[in-house]
Amino acid sequence: MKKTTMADVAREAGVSKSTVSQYVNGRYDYMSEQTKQTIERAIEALSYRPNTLARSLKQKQTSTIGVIVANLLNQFSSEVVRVVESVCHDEGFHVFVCNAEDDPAKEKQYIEMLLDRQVDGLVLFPTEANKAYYASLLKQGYPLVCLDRLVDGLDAPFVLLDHAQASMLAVDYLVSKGHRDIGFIGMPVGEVITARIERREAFEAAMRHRDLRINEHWLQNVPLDNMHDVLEDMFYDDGPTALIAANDQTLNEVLMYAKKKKMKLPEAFSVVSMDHVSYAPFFTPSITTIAQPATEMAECAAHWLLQWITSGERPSEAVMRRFAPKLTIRESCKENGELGE
Amino acid sequence: MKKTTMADVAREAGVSKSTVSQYVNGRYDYMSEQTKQTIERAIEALSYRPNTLARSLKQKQTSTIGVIVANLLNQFSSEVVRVVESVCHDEGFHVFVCNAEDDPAKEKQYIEMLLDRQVDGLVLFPTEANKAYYASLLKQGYPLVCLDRLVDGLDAPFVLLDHAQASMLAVDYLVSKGHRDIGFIGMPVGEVITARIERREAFEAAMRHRDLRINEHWLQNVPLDNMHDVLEDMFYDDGPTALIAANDQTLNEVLMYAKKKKMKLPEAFSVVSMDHVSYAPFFTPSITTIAQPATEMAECAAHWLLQWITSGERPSEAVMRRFAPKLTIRESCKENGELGE
DNA sequence: CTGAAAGCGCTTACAG
DNA sequence: CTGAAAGCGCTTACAG
Repeated sequence: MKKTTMADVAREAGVSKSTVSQYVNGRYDYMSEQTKQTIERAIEALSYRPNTLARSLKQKQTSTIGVIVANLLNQFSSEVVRVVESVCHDEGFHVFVCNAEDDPAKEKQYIEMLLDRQVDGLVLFPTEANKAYYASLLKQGYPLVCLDRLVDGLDAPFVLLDHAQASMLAVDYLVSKGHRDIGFIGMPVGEVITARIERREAFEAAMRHRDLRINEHWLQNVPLDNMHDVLEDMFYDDGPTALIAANDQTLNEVLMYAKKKKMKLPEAFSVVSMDHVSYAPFFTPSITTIAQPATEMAECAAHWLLQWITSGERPSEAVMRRFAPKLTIRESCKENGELGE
Repeated sequence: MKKTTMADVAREAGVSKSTVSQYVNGRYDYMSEQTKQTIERAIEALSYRPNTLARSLKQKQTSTIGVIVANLLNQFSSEVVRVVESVCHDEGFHVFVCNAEDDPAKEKQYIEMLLDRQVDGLVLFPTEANKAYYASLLKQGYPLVCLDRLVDGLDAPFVLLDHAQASMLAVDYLVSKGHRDIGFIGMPVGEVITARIERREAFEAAMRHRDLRINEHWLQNVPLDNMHDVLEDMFYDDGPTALIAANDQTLNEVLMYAKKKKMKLPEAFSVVSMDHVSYAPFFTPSITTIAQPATEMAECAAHWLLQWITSGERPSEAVMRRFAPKLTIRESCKENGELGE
């Protein structure tokens, strides 16, 4: 069954393709009522729908963007996909999703494939390894916005959490509850995943600022699979009185560990999560979180990109924006009894 | 900065476009080593990349599919996106994600937009409202596979959970623990969301089969926002001794309710969840779940679709496949003391 | 072994 | 107010 094309409509209506095209694109200004109606009827009769591909080829724009996230198993990534898609849909754009799985090579491959498909722009979780590539795209004026991670020296728009402030908030809060022996656990920093590095380094800075000793043993960035063992070590004899979990997946591992070891929280140790998790409010104990405003961040990224695409130039505000983390105090941190005074 | 095109490469290499095209598409058979090399060099020099759009227009296939999920806030939907994308990527396909938000009108609009973009096929969570539309696509031989929900009388490939068995498993398990007063709570069945209907009806059937009384009060399909109130009613005076939560979002509401009311589980009531949730193993109590094999189901759907597209005909096995739910017993159901003998 | 030509389904100046 | 023509960047018989 051949698809009906604009030529078919033209024939049916007894006008030229040009005229049909005008009609379809709402360029009515100089069209007789008569012509409009015959075309309208022909379109109906043949249930014609324009081929977007052909139009895109001619117009050199596809109303399509790509979003390449770090890891769809992550809450944050999947929220980004949801929100970016939603914003795009409202503006008549479609989105290709790509899951780079924290692999720079895969990410680069995705970008190339997307460019081959002539996507109008990209939102991505940048990796240090592809810095030069991003730079070359940017230099050509290609619309591109980065999420979650800073790449040093890259002149791209960045939508970021204020990771430093997030760590600071966590440490300060724990200190205020009388903790001094504070641990930090997260996923590997890979080839410079700045979000993770920033959180870690800010943790160290915050500890130093408070004159607290950093126990290297309690400061770990390891793969999910190893977390159990690392925690086992950490709590072998004393262990920290409070632990900061650097993201949602890490938190899961920490809670799993505590459950297995029958360590009751927050008595055994206090926990702060650096991402929101759905169960935070109704877990026992409910989990104190430092959430990033994922929805707003994704909206910001999407809007910057779409504005850039439609206006043809990079929005002046699209440089770097740091979003404030939000501390929600719940039950997972107890007052530390050893608090001397 | 104009993009370099195949014509540019041809000029640079001093051959015709046809020859470049042959080269790019690996039709080397009759090409001199000499020619290959000049073309190779020209491509390098100009860093040429083929425009997929133009190719697609000519070839009438885009290596692109669309996936339209019910609701990206749902664990199952987001897993489907992840897995379908992954399978497609391995086969050189790209995927447009669309979030229908349980809205048939929005879903239909998405389908039309995707077809306008000439996607080669679709995987979707069908809705009764669009049955006729699906049927017309199918009649034209358009590749389409349905996930999660059955649409009665539609001759499409369906990848489904055995919802009936899932409810059965839940009831039987609870009965084996001595429960007789069993409640069931889920989200609205909307305009015939068969997954939800099947789960509900199978619950009723299982209860009847066991000669248990169904308390209408304890059998509820309501929006998330109303669940708190409904639970309040349900447990106002007696209430069921066990409750089945029909999906992950529902479970969250149930656990939230229990927490707010300081009802300790499973003493206050037992809970079975009809979806896996990340925190099931380490919640207190850990949650007994009846999980659907989301990953395998999504893989099945993706493979059926891709096979259909690439072979040009609907795979013979692509009719209906019911996946078995998996019961994982944890701590959230207690032995019911009132067990008479 | 390689090239000229037609065509995929549109859009867009430009005539008239 | 409407149409003929060229062109977007490819591919694909078909010649030679």
